[in-house]
Amino acid sequence: MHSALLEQLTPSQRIAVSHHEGPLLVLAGPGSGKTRVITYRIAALIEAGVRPYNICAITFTNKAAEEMRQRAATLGASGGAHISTFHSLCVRILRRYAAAADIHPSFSIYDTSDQNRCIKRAVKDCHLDGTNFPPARMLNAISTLKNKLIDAEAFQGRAEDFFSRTLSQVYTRYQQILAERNALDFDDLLMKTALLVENDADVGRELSDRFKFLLIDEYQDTNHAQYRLAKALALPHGNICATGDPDQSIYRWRGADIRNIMAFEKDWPEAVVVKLEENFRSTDAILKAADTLIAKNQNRKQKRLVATRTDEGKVVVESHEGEVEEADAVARQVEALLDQKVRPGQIAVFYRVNAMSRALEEAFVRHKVPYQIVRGIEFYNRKEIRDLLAYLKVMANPADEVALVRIINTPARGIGKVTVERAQGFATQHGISLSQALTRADEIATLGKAAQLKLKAFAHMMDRFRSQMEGKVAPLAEKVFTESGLEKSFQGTGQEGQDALENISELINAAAVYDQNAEEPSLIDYLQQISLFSDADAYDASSERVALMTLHAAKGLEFEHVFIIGLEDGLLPHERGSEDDDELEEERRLFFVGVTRAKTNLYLSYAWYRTVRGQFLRTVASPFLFELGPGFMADETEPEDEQDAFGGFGRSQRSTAAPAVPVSAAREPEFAPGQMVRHKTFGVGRVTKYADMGANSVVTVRFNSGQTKSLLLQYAHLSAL
DNA sequence: AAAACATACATTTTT
DNA sequence: TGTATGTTTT
Repeated sequence: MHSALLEQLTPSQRIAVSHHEGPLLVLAGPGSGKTRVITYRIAALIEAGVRPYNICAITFTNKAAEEMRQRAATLGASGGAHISTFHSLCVRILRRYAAAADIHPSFSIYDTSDQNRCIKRAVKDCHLDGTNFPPARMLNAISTLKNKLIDAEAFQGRAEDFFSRTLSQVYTRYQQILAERNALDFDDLLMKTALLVENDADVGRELSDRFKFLLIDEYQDTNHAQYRLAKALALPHGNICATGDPDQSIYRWRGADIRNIMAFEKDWPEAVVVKLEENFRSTDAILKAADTLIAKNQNRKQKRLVATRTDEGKVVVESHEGEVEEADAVARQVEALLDQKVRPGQIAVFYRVNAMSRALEEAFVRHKVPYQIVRGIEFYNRKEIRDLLAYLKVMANPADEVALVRIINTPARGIGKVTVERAQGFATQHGISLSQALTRADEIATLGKAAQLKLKAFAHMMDRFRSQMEGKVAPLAEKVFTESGLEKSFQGTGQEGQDALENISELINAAAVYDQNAEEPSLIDYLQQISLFSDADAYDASSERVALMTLHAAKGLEFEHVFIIGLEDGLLPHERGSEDDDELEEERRLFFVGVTRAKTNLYLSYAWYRTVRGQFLRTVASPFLFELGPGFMADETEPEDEQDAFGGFGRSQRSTAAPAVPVSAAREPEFAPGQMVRHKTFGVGRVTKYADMGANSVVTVRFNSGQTKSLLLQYAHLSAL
């Protein structure tokens, strides 16, 4: 490593960069220059004589991978090193070793909605009632099993109680369905790869030889399957470098196991551990608040955040009447910043749920502030995009029945539900795929001549497309769009059709970019890559627009000015993520991640009322606001004249809540519809109905949690707000 | 078979 | 609130 480069580093960073052989754990706080350390490490390894070909760096998003490739290139460490996400790495391995993994390399990758169709089918095939065995829950359970590398076969052996045995049946059938369709879901990618590397000695050795140096970023968010895969790959040589921050683990809900990073030193006893506690990103005010906040987590390793910046910054908390006012205030503040010559690309707004972007978007349009909503997968969920992609998917993988059923009558070509079902019946009967059944449509005795002809015509069209699928993707997509009749179906349908056409041309443009960048563009590779696209991948740092994104998508980014909106109890922390302490701590970490993205100023806000799913609800300020340290919530009062006992902020705090008015003592029914009440377990809610029946009065309350309950007044112990 | 309509439903974060 | 499915009409 050039000494000039090394001199830019702190002593700890230098240790992390120059430690070459053997396990290394980098515990890096936010803003500690972790990314720089990783890229320098790659450069240092190459300079020490390691072939780039033998280096494998794993990042959390494709975007991060792309960025790391570029950064490494500027250090002269260009080309050769494999830099990608876990999922992309798995796709590559599975395609390369498809035979050993017992799959076909053209496999489709099924997303959540594809999975849903398959699990529903599986539940049905097992003659189970969808209400007792909700597809979503089954899918969730299967996902958990896959994360633990328990495949359907293994689970069959250990399913003992009734639920497990049923689940086992569904799991087995679900896997059959996927196999018939030559499809893998996200969890399969990890599980199959991990099991392959662990159990197939030849493949394991080959891959360990290939990837002699393993670097894994965001290790705190690895799940068990990723952990096992990484371990299996690194076991022969022990050259594993993991970097991460337990305080930034925010994916527990999808299987991330914080213990992976906590126990790294046990897994690799000879590991060198480097802590990066200095923060080069944020002003002291922001760091103090972040530090105070995260200290409230019980289950954590003590770590300090040491500020190196000495200039002024601020953390402000504001409250607003409703979400419209809140969004407006954000837009106005942004305008003020832009007037001070802050560049829009240096500003970001974070929120807990995607639905909150709407009010912001409207405000930004009103104020004519340039913005980007960082939401990548939404684009791929649009109907027209899914339709066109389904054509391409069927071409790449004719067994993909989910895609096939989607397009067989899109645009309408007179092939109805019954016809499809009969064709499916024929396929099952003859043990062939639906695609194959279509080419033999004239043999389907249950169908009339007209239906047979329509199916044949469709099959012919797909065959024709398939014969042209080699080479570049963009021209192919364009051709299919026109010749399938999709294009025509959108013409003359007004604004909606116009939007659809625009989206399609955006897709084709993106495909052209793929064609240009890929070494060897192919339809299969293209489809597999876009399946792994994430929200965060859509962030365009060079676009000079204010970035609007969820807190999850904000991971790994930094901005001079950060706004976090909707700091309300039930939203942040989210009610579905604060049932137990572990979940609440994760919500706190999520907030921590958001706070520590800010370099100079941090603007936090909440609204007194918020419309959630069409319901106008009274809110309660987030408890997290009180955990930032004293001073932030001092002189907050509700902006509007509020005559009830809900005046000051201090009193809305749970622990010091205003004394409740016992309901039983009230002579007059004081629970007219519209009244806000508090329930001991359900929290704050609004009365929607009141049936006055003396002692047996029933009050119906729609709680902020979204659930509506009818409660017997005398037992409910409601207090008026 | 397809469109129009109605009703139930769930409702975070995402690879 | 919106989606996603089911029902009725054309």
